Amino acid sequence: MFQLDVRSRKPIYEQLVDKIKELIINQILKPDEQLPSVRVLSSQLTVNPNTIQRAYRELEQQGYIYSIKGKGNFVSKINIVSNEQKLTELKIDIQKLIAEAIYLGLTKEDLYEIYEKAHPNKKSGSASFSPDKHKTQMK
Amino acid sequence: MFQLDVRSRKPIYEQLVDKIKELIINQILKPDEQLPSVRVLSSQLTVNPNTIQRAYRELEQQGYIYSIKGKGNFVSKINIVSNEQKLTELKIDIQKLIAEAIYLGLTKEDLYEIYEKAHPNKKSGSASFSPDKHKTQMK
Amino acid sequence: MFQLDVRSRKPIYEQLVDKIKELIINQILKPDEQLPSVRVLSSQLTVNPNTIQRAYRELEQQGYIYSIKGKGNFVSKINIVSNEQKLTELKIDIQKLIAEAIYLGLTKEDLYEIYEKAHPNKKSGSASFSPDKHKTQMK
Amino acid sequence: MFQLDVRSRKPIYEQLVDKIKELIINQILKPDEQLPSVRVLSSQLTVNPNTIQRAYRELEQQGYIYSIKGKGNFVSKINIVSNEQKLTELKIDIQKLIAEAIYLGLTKEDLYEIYEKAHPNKKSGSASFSPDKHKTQMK
DNA sequence: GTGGTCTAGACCACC
DNA sequence: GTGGTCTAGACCACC
Repeated sequence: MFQLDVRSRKPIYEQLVDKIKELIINQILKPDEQLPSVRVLSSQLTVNPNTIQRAYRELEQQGYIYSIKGKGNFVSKINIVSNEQKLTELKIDIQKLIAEAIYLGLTKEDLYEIYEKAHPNKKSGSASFSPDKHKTQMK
Repeated sequence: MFQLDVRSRKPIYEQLVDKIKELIINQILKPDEQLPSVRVLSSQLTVNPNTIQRAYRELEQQGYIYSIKGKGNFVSKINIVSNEQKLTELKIDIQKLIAEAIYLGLTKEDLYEIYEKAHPNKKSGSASFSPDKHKTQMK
Repeated sequence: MFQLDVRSRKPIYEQLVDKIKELIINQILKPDEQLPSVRVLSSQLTVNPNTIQRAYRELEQQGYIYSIKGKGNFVSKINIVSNEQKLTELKIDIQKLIAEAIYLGLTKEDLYEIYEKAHPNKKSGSASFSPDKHKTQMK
Repeated sequence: MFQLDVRSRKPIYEQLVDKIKELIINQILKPDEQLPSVRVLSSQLTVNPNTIQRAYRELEQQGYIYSIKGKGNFVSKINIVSNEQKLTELKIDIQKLIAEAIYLGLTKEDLYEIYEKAHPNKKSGSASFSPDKHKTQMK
């Protein structure tokens, strides 16, 4: 389970969105895997259910998860639709940050290093909702 | 002159900070160059002077500009002091974005291209306080 | 509750920052303790809410308090991050004042005495948001 | 000659006051020694004469210098009058700063070290209006 | 209810 | 003229 920082300037629902997005991107959460229910996650994180709800709604709008009434929320397969547009936007954001970082001394080597570290599955798989679950699935 | 998006979730003062920071980073605004006065920019952008004031204060606290009472606001020379810490934070942000972009299809070549474009003075000098003036002077 | 000097050269928001910082430093305000809300303090001190807001923002930027949107402002645990730099600056200021004081007759013994008095909790707990309350609770 | 920082938040006249005060305190400027005339200092520092004037007026009010019409401005002998009161005020300021520094990690040893460095004449006599003058007086 | 942003407009300090 | 502070009051986001 992941950490939330109640003191952060970033609203809790947004922190949740980012964390879950990260888990999906790093393929710790696999396509069609079920997310914890709003109630469960709410009590696990001691966060208002409305806040979880809002995070899930946001993730759905962004295409990272889909919701089936009465069943739950699930990780989307890669969403091909708006991919291109999103990537284009991301590239712009990345360029801005890199420009600022160059101004502050970033080198090409630094960037290469960052790129290497940014690859999924090479990370120490720190965050996960329920590592035990995986064992269960192996039965 | 640059555009502000009044409807954006991002506060106006923050948009201003980002835009001006960009102009400084891309060296369109040179060190010791004077920024438009609070009042002038305020009426140019039809934004309350207090909001401009706040943006300038923020930029000063971040070390991008300095203010002389009774004279005006000016672009700082690069601020070496707390650069390192800032750069470290930036690197983390960049890594996150790159990870997300890789998920959406970013290649190493894309990143190289972005890095090249991120260099100052190679950009299409889009934003400026008074672009027309420069053109006029070239006649 | 503390006094503000409206006639002072020192801006009200800065007086507020200094006073609250003092309360935190002397541990009259404890870590994670909630500060009075912007509106409450505003009406208590008959000062505009914006001015209180600004003081709180300043304290947050300096790392003395943290703010949770929709909940309130709270005293930070000690901020280890940029402590060192701040301390270095402080030392310079202290040295200047001591030099001036030596000129006016300050002795080593005086300084020792000051040092002893500067320790938290040994002070006559003068300033507090609600001193009466505490006394009442002791009955 | 000393440095002024036009970029500082501190008004120029105040910087002047502090610098000259420091020279007097450290006895680089001796009692009854004549200060440079407003005009001379004004052109030396490329600062508006009004600003110099204001600094001198301030120093006079604080008792550090005295002015003789038609002759110039001179360093006061130690001003016994308000000494005690000033020292008391200074002690309060020092105590506040020390309290803050303790909060940030200042030790007794640090303070001892600061005290040693604060002694006059042990400093590398950096600032002076006109070191040449002293040589002249030796004739 | 809580913090955060913004406007309109006044007044002060500095140069 | 320039930046800086402050008030009065509105409206939004978060919880």
